[in-house]
Amino acid sequence: MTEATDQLSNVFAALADPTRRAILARLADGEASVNELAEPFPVSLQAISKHLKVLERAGLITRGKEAQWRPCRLEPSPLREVGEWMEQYRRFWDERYERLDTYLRRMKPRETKEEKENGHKE
Amino acid sequence: MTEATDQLSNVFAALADPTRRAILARLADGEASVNELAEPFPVSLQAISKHLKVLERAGLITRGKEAQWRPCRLEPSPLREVGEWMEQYRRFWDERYERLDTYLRRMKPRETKEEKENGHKE
DNA sequence: CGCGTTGTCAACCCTTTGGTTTATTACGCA
DNA sequence: TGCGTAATAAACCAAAGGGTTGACAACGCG
Repeated sequence: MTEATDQLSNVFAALADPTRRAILARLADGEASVNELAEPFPVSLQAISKHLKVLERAGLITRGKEAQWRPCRLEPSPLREVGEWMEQYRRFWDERYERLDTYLRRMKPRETKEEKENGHKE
Repeated sequence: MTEATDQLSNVFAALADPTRRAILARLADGEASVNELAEPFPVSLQAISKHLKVLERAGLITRGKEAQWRPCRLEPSPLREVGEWMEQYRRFWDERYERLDTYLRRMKPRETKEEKENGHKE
């Protein structure tokens, strides 16, 4: 990752760590404090704090303020972005969509490699 | 990423780069050689070769041998794994799923945690 | 006030990553 | 055979990642 300008890259990078994914799984059950989140892991609290910063920068969580606690909350919108990105490949991996895709190909054939050959779309 | 034992982490890490995602998008249109894949990007061929190695290690592509060409092909299964991981959060971001979920729960209710604990059986 | 709790900041370490340049392998073809 | 093309390998570099320890800020409570 060269720079932080690309939000989707930040989200994927944040998800590329089992500890952070476990934190998200915990937050799917509801808000939690940093200590609560850190409890299951064999690393320091500071390490978890860093993980939370990564998740926050990716927009996957937000943190509130309640006395000395910083309750963390799951934020859905980056996951929605990932889901939308995935849609573009759904025909490759979702069998239910494969049949639909075959049907669509027959009705409206796609451009061939030669016809396209420019403008890569992410 | 401390180690490579976690395949899902490898996949997310591989997706956390716009160049690699663009390569996948290109491969969604069909096989391509390394030079074809490298053409749109302002980096060296060697850099692209490294990106391809990352994608291959994540299982997102496979490479064949045809004379001196190494045609790359998109592989769907890691995307399926990502899709399955996403499912667990779908209720947070997919509005359509929320309605469907409500519907399915009503038609064919799943056992709740309490019902299991109470040994409730139909 | 002083103390324990919650959490972040800062400095440091080592590994990984993404890029470069140079060199090398493997193949088709004249 | 030798040349040009396709692609990888190797060595190197700067920056980012994930971890640690130690210090410090903010708050509730006795």
